[in-house]
Amino acid sequence: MFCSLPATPLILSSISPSYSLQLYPAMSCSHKIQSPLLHNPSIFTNPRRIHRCKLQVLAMVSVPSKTRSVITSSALHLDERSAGIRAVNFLDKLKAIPFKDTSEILSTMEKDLSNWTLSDFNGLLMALFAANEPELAMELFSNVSSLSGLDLAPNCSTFSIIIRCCCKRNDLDEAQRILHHMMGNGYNPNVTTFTILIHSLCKRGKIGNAFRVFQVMGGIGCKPTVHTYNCLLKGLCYVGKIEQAHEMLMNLEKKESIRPDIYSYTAVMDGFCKVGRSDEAMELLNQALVLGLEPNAVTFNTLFSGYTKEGRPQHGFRVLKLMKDKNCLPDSISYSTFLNGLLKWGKIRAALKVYKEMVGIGFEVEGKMMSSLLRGLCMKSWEEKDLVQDAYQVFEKMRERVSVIDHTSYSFVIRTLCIGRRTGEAVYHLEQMTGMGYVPRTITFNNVIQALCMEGKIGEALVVLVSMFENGKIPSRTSYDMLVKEFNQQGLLLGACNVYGAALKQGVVPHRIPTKMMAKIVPQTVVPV
DNA sequence: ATAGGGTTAG
Repeated sequence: MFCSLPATPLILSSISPSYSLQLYPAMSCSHKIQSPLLHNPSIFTNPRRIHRCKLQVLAMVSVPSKTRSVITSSALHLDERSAGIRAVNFLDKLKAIPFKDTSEILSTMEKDLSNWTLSDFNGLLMALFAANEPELAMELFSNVSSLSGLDLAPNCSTFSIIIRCCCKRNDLDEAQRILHHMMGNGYNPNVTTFTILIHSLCKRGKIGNAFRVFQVMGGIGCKPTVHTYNCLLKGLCYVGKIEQAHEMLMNLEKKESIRPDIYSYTAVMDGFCKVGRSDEAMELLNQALVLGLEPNAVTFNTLFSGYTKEGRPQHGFRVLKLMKDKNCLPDSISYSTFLNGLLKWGKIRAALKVYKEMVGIGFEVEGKMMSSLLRGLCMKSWEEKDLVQDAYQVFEKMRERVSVIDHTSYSFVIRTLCIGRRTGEAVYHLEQMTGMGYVPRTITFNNVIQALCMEGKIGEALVVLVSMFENGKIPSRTSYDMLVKEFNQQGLLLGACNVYGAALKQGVVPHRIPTKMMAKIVPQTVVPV
């Protein structure tokens, strides 16, 4: 296969004709893949040959069913083009034959492939590429001529697909070699072919190489399209050459032949955003708008993430408004990027606002963000009581969504419920927690005991204390203190003594001592926990 | 109409 070629620099003349002879023996006479069968029918009697074919068939047949379903779906996706479906049928047919039956396999392949058009063949290659099987595609490409009576000349598309396969395998040198092979053998590569290669080079940060290919392209009079430039713009941004990218974009604006599109602008905007220059990105967006380009969700999403990176996620509200003004519907990425940014920087109230909007529209909020929002709301609710209700609603939403709530979320919401004096719900969720096999931390039990005591519900508080034992937790000094204090305040000296005694039995000496005092109706002091 | 370009979180 191709791997037999030595690495060659990017110079056209370095490809000698002898290389191509070795590389594509079937194509060396004419530019066609010709079947050796036509000249030498006896080839299938050669055991080594048969073995090789068999291996290849095995490789093809062993395409896992998952991959094959990808082939099917990508085939269906391509407007139900017959080529992809044919490819799948072909693979299915091969799979139905027992491996031992070599001649049957070979004749099936031959029969089936013999009436394939080049379009079918390219479709199969493309399907294999889409199914993440670049090796298989390349194997098929280099061997199909010897397996069947095919008489198909590969064309520019065929080679383009093969180049993409090389790129997918991370073998860019090979991809460049194939490009040179094309140029040296009359398969004129076109813009698409070049763009594929330039794209792959840029994506890997090989910007210098990309520009060299770009020059080769110009050298043979092949005019770049906006696609080509967009790849280069992305590549420049990727390696941090934002100024150069910006300059290139501005120069494109002056060109007659090329109209930069919204992708061009998005690419450079993203470049600015990635290095903390979101305002300049915003400026570019305005420029694009003036030019009459229609920004899409991706264009705006890059700004959401840019402002997040810079630590000013609230600017997202402007972006969101602009989006709506320009009739661009925010997608789930817009919202989750924005929400994520606000949460990351602790802008809880803003996050709540965005969360509510998302829920209102019907967007799913990811579990991680729900927990993060809940946590933020709970912590803030300890100072700003109006958030208790919101925190609890988020929690309820989480319970609707997933069956298993994490330990931390329970702890946070229980504390918040205690602070909001919703002791009934606090006790309920504490029970839920233990029922699920979680062991709440001592502080969580104490939160509930304290809240119950504050409401004078001494009996229930005692039940919680007992449940600590049931869950294998040793109550802390604070746990006992709160109860002794409340018994004292309610004038229940006996109860106070009982708790005190129980504490001593556990080896804990409470600060509070059972004291005879006047019963108090409304408790006013709070024991810090 | 066989082949080519874009975004996010941990």
